[in-house]
Order: sequence, then structure tokens, then C-alpha cells
Amino acid sequence: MNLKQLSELLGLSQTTVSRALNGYPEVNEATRERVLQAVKETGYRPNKAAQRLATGKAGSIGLVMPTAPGHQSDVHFGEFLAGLGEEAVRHDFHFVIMPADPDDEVAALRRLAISGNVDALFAAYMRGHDPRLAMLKSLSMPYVVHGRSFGAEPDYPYLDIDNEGAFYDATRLLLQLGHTRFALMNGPIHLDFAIRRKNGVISALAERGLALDEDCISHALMTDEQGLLAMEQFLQLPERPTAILCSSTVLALGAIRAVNQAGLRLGEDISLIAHDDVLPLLKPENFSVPLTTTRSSLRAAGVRIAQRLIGTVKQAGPFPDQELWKTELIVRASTGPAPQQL
Amino acid sequence: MNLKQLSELLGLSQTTVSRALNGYPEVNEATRERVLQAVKETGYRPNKAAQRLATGKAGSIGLVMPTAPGHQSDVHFGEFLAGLGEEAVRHDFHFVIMPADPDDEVAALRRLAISGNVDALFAAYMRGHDPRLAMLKSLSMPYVVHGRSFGAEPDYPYLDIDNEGAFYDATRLLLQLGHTRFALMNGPIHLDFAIRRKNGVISALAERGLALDEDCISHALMTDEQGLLAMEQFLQLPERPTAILCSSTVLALGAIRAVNQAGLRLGEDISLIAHDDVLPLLKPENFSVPLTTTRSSLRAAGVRIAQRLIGTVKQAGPFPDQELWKTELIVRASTGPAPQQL
DNA sequence: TACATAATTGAAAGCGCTTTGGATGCCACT
DNA sequence: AGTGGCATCCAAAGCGCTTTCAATTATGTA
Repeated sequence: MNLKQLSELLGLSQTTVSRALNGYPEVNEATRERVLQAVKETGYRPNKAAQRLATGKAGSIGLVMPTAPGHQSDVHFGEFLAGLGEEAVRHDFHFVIMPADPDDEVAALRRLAISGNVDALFAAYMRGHDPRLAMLKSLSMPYVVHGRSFGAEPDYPYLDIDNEGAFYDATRLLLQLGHTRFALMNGPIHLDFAIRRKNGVISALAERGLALDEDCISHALMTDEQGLLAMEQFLQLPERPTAILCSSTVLALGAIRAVNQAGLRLGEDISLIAHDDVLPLLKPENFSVPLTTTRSSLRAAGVRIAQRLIGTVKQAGPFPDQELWKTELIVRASTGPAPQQL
Repeated sequence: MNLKQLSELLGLSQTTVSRALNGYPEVNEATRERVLQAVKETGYRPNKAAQRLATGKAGSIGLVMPTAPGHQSDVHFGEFLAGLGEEAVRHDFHFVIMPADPDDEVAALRRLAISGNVDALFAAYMRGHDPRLAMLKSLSMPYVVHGRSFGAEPDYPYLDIDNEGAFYDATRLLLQLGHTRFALMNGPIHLDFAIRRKNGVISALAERGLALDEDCISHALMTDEQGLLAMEQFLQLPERPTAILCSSTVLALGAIRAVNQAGLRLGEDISLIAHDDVLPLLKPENFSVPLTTTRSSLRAAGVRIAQRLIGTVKQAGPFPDQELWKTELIVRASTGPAPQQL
């Protein structure tokens, strides 16, 4: 069943039927009713490819999924996608996911844009001086970036959380509890959020005249395995840190195992604050010692970005170009006063 | 730059240029070279929407992502997607992801098929007597199902792992170690794999004249939280089970926490075997007591399904319609001889 | 040399939709 | 009666590609 058949069935022109379906005003209400009724009866669905060819609009947003043989799938990606999806489903939008080698993201993004398969683009895992920004700007297609790109002019549409503020606040709390020896378990240093979180820690420490030793920083993929390794390193330092800032609850998972294996007690010998993306899989309140966290829902960010993207495509009102979400600092049992010096 | 412009530039007809690009044999090699060269210079990219409209092929496979406000995102989904992606990227395929309410999957699948946006479909999270099978069969579109549907005639293309065999083998191992009191922490009972795994356990026990008590079975979402709760229940039973079969390492995470909190030792007081989907996030060898597992890579399954789907669309040789992968039983420290009766 | 055959190329007809640029009829108002 | 305005509707021209059918040229055969 296509438009032509439907219009013949109704004794109307394709034009009128098309207009009736797309809500144009110049069609008689009675006629519109008749068309809608016929659609219901016949189960007619417009062919998207034809619609797209005619309008240029696709009803979909494109994103690049970093993947490669051996590339670890990322829990955070799935969670964010769920948020995007939750909103997309309300507007009958879908995603076109272009899998791409992580080294090939710029090209993949361009391919996606040129393919004509998408109306808007989305990019995440931003890096410092990210080359994708220039590429996105050069396209005449709406886009929103999740995160920011350190070092780049902030003149692009983004949604980010206040990573620096989060880790600044977390560090301050630990300072107030009397800690003086800090360590940071961070994500890969080329990623924007890692840079900012590190800056947050450093500036809070600087206010007390403290510095963050290079030995007390780890940059690694955010897996529990890396968390374990990093923490083992920290614990072997001559001046063992007592306060740990941790970029993910996933890292914390491994870190805490290391703490336990060393016979130390979390929240007493070692205080730890992790950033919590609100992954359903890893609830900080369910850890055997519940985790103090800086919290911001990754999924909520997905919902919001989908809103902005879809809204822009549908020309539904202006959206703020830049949004910076504050995080919450939630205190649980993994933080406590610094142990007394012996 | 479109086909017309390109062909004018070359002084050829659109027909010839199109043929040159799509590898048709009836075009002179010299001409083809000339065309390919021009494409490189101009950066011409065929408009996918037009291509699709003309051919009916879209170069994409469709899948439904179960999602809804409050619906937990699933680590397993992301991992599987990564596998699909890894293969898709090799063939310049992409995905169209249709987010849908879990109760609405049949309709979502149909919408996806009718939309004309995809060449093939994929369905997962199969249930017993799954209604999607009839729907998929009625479509004239290639599809592959991940998992099977218990109770339905197995005449549809699927890739599944031998869930029953896996849990049968695991149970047998525990029996050989002298265990007699078993419990099963399973996924939601409506899911196919849960049904089969339960059957595997029951049939292995039956061979020794043992039965699985209803109190010793839990069916729940596979989160660590549910794992914790289920294990707490088990531990309070008058005849505490000593052997636990567990449908996911995620469940095991919570279960083990409960074991520790009860002051019991894993691998001594309690033996546990979990099914391992090879999630990068949760490696069983990294658990504080490394886990004995039945193993089958979810990601590998994704790769294989993408292969079959894409291969079918491209008409690249026949593929087996039904595949059943054996799992590996890998023994680590979480299993040990049954504790002596006191 | 004449004719069948193979190798190349093109013109044009769609694919199913949207949208431009009229038609048409009806009404109110000069 | 004549005019302009309005509400409806339609014919037809694309959107950019593939593919059928036909034309043209080159090659081989008798």
C-alpha cells in the first residue's frame, strides 16, 4: 500500500492525502478525517526512504559507537544510549549507529553526516582539543556534544557536568576530614573529563598548600581490573595515601578489592570518593561499605541530549546551547576522618 | 555533488557511472578507472536515501532496544551490540535502533520492518512461546534470533548457546564434589535461557535422585542487588544449600557479598558456579575468590549474528540456520568439595 | 565481404514521497 | 454583472539513484 494506491482508493490526489497526513492547514477537516480513517483501515505507512529523499529529513539521529576487535565495550555507553532511547521513542525517532574504530571517529562522523541518513549528530567521549569539533561545525547539521573539549573555544552546543567542581568539592570534603595524602584514579588522560577532574583536585589541594604527587595519579581505562592495579600501586607507596578520588564506581570496584586484600578498612584506613554515573549495575549504596560519591545520572544526560537534538530538528523552540550540570556530593560510609598519624 | 553532476563531468551517462561504481561487469575497465578516479577527486558519495528508494536495500540491520523510563539498561545489551558493531563496521553496515517499551516489542519490530529502513532484523531476550517469532516469520525479511523460544517449533534461524547443557554440566561437577543441597539463582523465568538452565540443573539432579526445592530457586533481574537478596534468602534456609548455580556474574557479585557478610567462605562453605558472558567489566578471574564459570562470549555471538545477517542480505552464500554453541566449564577457586556434615 | 555476436554505452522509466504553481468553485462586495 | 479573496484540491515536477531496453561499436566467423 503506497500513497498512490491510497489516494486512488479515496478518490483524492496524492497531494491532498499527503497534506492531510502531514497536518497542512489547507485541507478540509472532513477530508482529513476520511484520510485518517482510511489509513487506519489499510494500515498504510509512508515509505521512509521516499520521504527522506523528498524532504531531506530522516527522523533519526546519528552517533558513532567506538568499537573494534578487542575494544572493550563500555557500560557507560549502554547506559547513555538507554537515556537517548527513552526520549527518542517518544518522538518516533530512531538512531543510526555507525560503528567505528576509535581512531577513525572523525571520518565516521563525516560519513554519517554525508550519508543523508541522519538529521542530527551526537558526539561523546570528548578529548582535549578534540578534532571532531571543527568537523561538526563545518557540517550544516544540528549536533550536541556530550562533555566538552578542554582547550577549545566553548562555542559549540554541549551538555556537560561540572567535573572540575565535583572533584573540587569531593577533595575539599576529604581535606576537612583531615586527610593530607591524596591519590586520584582517573580515566584516560586524553579525555576531557579526566583533565577537568584532575584540575578540580589540584586546585582544592592548592588552597591548602598541598600538591598532588605524580605517583599518586593513575590514568587508565575505567575497568575494575585497572582499579585493582592502580590501588595496589598506591598502597605500596612509602607514604601511603589515605584519601582516594576515583573517576568511576567501576574503578572503585577494583580499588576496594585491593584495599580489602591489603587488610585495610574502607572508611577508616582509607577514605574513597567515586564519581557515580548512576549505573544500575553498580549502586554505590550497595557496596559492602557504601560509597561516598559525586553523582550525576548519565542516563538523564542522554534524555536531555535527545530532547535538544530532536527539538532542534523539529524546530520546536530554541534550546540553550550550553548546559553545565552540577553534581551532587553524597556522603556515605566510605569516607571518614583521616587516621591518626602513628 | 550527485550522480548527474558527476556523469556530466565525466561525459558519461548516469547509467554507466552507476554501473562502474557498483561493480557491474559490462563496463570497460578503462572507463571504470576513470570513474573511480573522479570519485576520489570530487569526494562524491551516493545518496543513501535515493539508493534505498531505488533498490529497496538499506545497508542496515534493525534491532529493538528495550527501554522505558525506569527500565534498567542492561550490560549484556551493550556487550552484544559491540559484537554486532565489530562485524558491521567491516561491511559498511549500520544499525537502526528502535527504542521500544518492553511490552511493545512485537509492534516495534513490525514498525521497523515496514519502515523500509532496514534489510534484516534481529531479536533477543527471547521468551518461552515468544510472540515475536510468528511476526518475524510473516515478514519477508531475513532475521536471526539470539536465543531460542522454549515451546516453539525450532524452525526459525537462531544462534543460541547450550544453556541446558551448560547448567547440566555445572551441576554434575558440583555433584561429583559431593554437594547435595543446591540452589539456583536464575534470570526472569519468562526468558528462554532461564527455563533451559533450570531444566539442566533439574535433570542433572534427577540422575542422582535429587530434586530442586522451590525455596532454592530464585528468578529475578540479573543485577547485583537481586543477587544479594536471593543469596540472603538461601542462607536463611534451615537446610542451607552448599552449591549455588548462578545465571550471571552480575548476580554472583551480589551473591558473594551476601556470603561474605554471613561470614562464610566461598569455595569452602559455599561453592558457586556462575555463567560468564565474558563481560569486560566483570571478569570472574578477578573476583577475590576467582569464580568457576560456564563461559560463552556474548560478544562473539554478536559478531556471528551480524555475519549471518549481513551475509544473507548480501546473498553471500548460505548460512546454517540453527547454531547451538557449547559452553566451556572453567574451574576456578569458587568450587570445592562439599563441607563435611557436622 | 557480409553477417552474427559480443562488448559498451545511453535514454528513460521508475522507486514513493513532498511541494510548487496553478485550477476550481464559492462567497462577499462594488 | 464583475471583481477579488478564500477555501480546497490537483497535476506534475522533482529528490538521486538503479535498471530495463535499446542503440552503437568492436570483434569474430563463414
